[in-house]
Amino acid sequence: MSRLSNPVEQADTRARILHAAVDIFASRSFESATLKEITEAAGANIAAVNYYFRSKDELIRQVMADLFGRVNRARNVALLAYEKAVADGKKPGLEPLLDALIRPMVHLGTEMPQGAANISLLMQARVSPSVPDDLSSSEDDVIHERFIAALARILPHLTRKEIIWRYNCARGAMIFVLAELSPNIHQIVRLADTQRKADEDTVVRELIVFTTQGFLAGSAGTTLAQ
Amino acid sequence: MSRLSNPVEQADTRARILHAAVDIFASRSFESATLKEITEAAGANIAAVNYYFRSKDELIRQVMADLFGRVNRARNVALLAYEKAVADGKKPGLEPLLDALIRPMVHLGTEMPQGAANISLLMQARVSPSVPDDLSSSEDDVIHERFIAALARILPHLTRKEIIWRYNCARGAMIFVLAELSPNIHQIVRLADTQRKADEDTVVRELIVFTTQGFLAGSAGTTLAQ
DNA sequence: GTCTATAACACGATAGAC
DNA sequence: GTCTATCGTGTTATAGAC
Repeated sequence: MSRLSNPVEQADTRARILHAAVDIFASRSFESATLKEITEAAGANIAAVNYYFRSKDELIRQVMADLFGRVNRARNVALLAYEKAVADGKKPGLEPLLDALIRPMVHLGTEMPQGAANISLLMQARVSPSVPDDLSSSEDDVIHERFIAALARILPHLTRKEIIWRYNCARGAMIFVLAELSPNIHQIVRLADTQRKADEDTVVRELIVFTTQGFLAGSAGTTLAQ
Repeated sequence: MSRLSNPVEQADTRARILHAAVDIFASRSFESATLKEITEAAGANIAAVNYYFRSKDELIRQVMADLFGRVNRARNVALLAYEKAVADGKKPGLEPLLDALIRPMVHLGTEMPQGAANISLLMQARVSPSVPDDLSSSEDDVIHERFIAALARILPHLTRKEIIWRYNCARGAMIFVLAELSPNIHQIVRLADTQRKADEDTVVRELIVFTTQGFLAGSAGTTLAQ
C-alpha cells in the first residue's frame, strides 16, 4: 500500500508489519488472513515476516503479547495506586477499583485508529486455535488475583465464588460493550440507534454504573434488598 | 469415528455432518477446521458436504442459523409469556424479563454435551469473516426490540440509550460467563478455582442477580443512590 | 446417495542472489 | 536487511463410477 519513499515509513519494517498485522488479523481472522496481505499493507516483502518473526504463529503470538502487555501494565499502575490508598487507611470504595479494571481495556478499545481492531483480536484470542494457551503470563493471573482480593475486601459478605461470578460478569460487559462499538465486529443484532462511537470516559462511566450495582447486589440466594 | 454398522447412525448423513461440524468448528475455528476432519468425525465422505450443503460456507451458515434459531425461538416463547402477563395487568418486574433473555442462552451453553461448543461458535460468529453479516434475520432484531421496549416500560427513568448500554452489558456478562465455563475456550486468565461446570439454574441465578442490579442503577450522571 | 480420484489453487516457509 | 523464485503441502470443490 504505502510506498517506501518516505524514510519514516522505511524506518522499521518489523514495526510496520506488526502494525499492519493488527488491522488485517482483526478484520479477516488469524487463520484466513495471509502473510501476503499483511506484508503488502505494511509495504514489506513476504519474506520479511519469516525474517523478523519465525513464522506466522510467532507473529500472532507477538501481536497478542503486545496487546495483553499494554492492558496489564496499565491495570497494574492503576491497581498499585488503589492498593496504596488502601494501605494508607483511605477507603477508596468500589468505583475506583472498577475503574482500574475497566479503564485500561476501554482505552485500548476506543483509541484511534486501532481500537476496534484491538477488541476484535481480544475476542478472537479466546477461540482461535492459533493463539497458544500459555500466552497469558502468570503475571496476568497475579493481577486478576489482586483484583479479586481487593473486591473481597470491599464485599466481605460475598464468598470468593460469588466474587468470581461477578468479576466475570463485569469483564463480559466490558468486552461486549466495546465490541458493539466496533464496526469490525459483526453486530449480530442491529438496533435502530446503537451508538458505534463513544469516548473513553462515557464508556467507562456507563460500565462502572452497571457493574458497581451488580457487585453490590446481595448473595444469589438472598433476594434483592441488602 | 463412528462406524456405519448402526442403522440409526446411518439414518441421516446430513444431520451427522451438522452435528460433527458444531464440535469441530468450535474447537478448531471455522477457517482452520477442514471438511475432511468434519466428515471423518461424522463417519461420512468429504463429498457429502458438497452434496448436502453447497459449500463449506453454506455449512457454516447452516450451523449458525440453527444456533440462532434455537435461541430466538426459546426467547420468543418466554417473551410472549412475559408480554401476556403485562397485558393482563400483572406487574412481572425485572427478574422474569431478564430470565426470558438469559435462560435460553444459558440453556444452549450448559446443555450436554455440546454446550461449550455452542458458546464457542457464538463467540466466533462475531469475528469470523466466514460468517455472513446478513445471517441474523430481521426476526432477531424484532425480539431484541421487544426486550428493549419491555425494559423501558419497567425503567421509565432511563433513556433508550441508557437501556441499550445496559442491555449490552447484560448480554456481555451472559456470554462471557458461559465462555468461562467452557473448556473449549482459552481461559486467558486461570484463577485458582474458577468453576468450569455449573447447572443451568445456578448460572441463570448468578447472572440475574448481577444484571438486575445493574439495570436498577440510576442514570450514569447521577450517583449511586436512587 | 455415496465413494474415489483428481483438478485447481493458495498457503507458509525457505534457499539463495543481491 | 530485502527481494525473487520455488518447493512442498493441504485445501475446497467436482467429475464420474458405483
